Amino acid sequence: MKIGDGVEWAVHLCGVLAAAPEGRSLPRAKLAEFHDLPPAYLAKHLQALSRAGIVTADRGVKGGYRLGRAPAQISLLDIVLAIEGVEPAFRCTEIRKRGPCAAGPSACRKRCPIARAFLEAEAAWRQALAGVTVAEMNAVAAAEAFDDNRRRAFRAWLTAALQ
Amino acid sequence: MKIGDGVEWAVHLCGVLAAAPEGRSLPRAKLAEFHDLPPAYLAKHLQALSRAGIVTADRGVKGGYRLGRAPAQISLLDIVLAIEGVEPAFRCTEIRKRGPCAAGPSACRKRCPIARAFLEAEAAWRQALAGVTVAEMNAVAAAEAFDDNRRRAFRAWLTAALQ
DNA sequence: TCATTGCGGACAATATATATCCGTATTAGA
DNA sequence: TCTAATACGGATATATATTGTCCGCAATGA
Ligand code: FES
Ligand code: FES
Repeated sequence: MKIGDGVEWAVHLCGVLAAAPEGRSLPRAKLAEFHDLPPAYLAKHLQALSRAGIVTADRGVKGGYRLGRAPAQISLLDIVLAIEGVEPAFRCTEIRKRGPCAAGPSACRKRCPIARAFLEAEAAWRQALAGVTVAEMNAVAAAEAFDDNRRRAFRAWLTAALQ
Repeated sequence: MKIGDGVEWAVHLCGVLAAAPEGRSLPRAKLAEFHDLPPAYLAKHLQALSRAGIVTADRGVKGGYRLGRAPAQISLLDIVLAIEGVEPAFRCTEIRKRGPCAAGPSACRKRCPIARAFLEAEAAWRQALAGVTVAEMNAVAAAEAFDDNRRRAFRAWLTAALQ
């Protein structure tokens, strides 16, 4: 049970995009450079975010990516579902219906209690992630991990990346 | 982000073992037969349960597997951690430390807030699974999915499987 | 002594994740 | 109108993880 690296990439990059001026977009190459990521593969994840409406992609010269809505309206769950897909991690294969003591149709009128328990646990996981936004992550990071020097460095990079 | 089939297998089979008389063990072949699972591969998962102390393995003639402790003392979380491993699903690769605006040591004194949020969500997931036991699953299944016929069929199979 | 069973390592097959490349469409600006 | 920059989507390649089998060994009861 593992979560792909793309999720970590996407959340961090949404934080970067949230710091860009309203309406301005950052090209894929700049986003990849910021965290030293493979540009070609990053493109796949950005496309997934784009399909989910989390980012908006602008094509052509001066194109790139910008957030599709306010950072306070983008939760970590939104990003996870966009990158990893919406299917639950636990997949019931209905093994209760197989073997010498298989559950017949009448025994299967309700979903298997084991599957129910796992889906409930996953709902708790999703709820926790739904309660955290990109805006909050940026606020915490700004308070904990940015001194004046780093703040200056970041603004300089951002200005250059916007051309 | 997917959970392997072995978890579903293991939880269901712990339910079967919980129905066996105290101290009696069921061999791998019988357990595989019950849900029509590949015996050789199931053995791997049973070994993992054994290493975790969830089941006890008896070797030799009349050997097999039995629960290592009372069904009410075995949670779904115990089984998941035994089968899937104890590492969290979210793995932070510390990408904040890379690239042109990398976080230095002073900025990394606290764990990245994004990683914290994911680990907290995972803690909620684990807590939900820790609150459900094999005994409870069996009680619910007995009430919802076993009529007299199926109960009889199960006891017959169990008797035969115990030789 | 023998048949039965679990253990653990080696190995193979398959699926998924990671990564790259290229042709096409789109756009800003010269 | 032309050009360079950019995202898109499909095809492809590689790496890793999952799923699955097999076999020699140790343990056990009859
Ligand atoms: S049959 Fe799938 S979890 Fe019970
Ligand atoms: S650096 Fe890994 S989650 Fe932020």
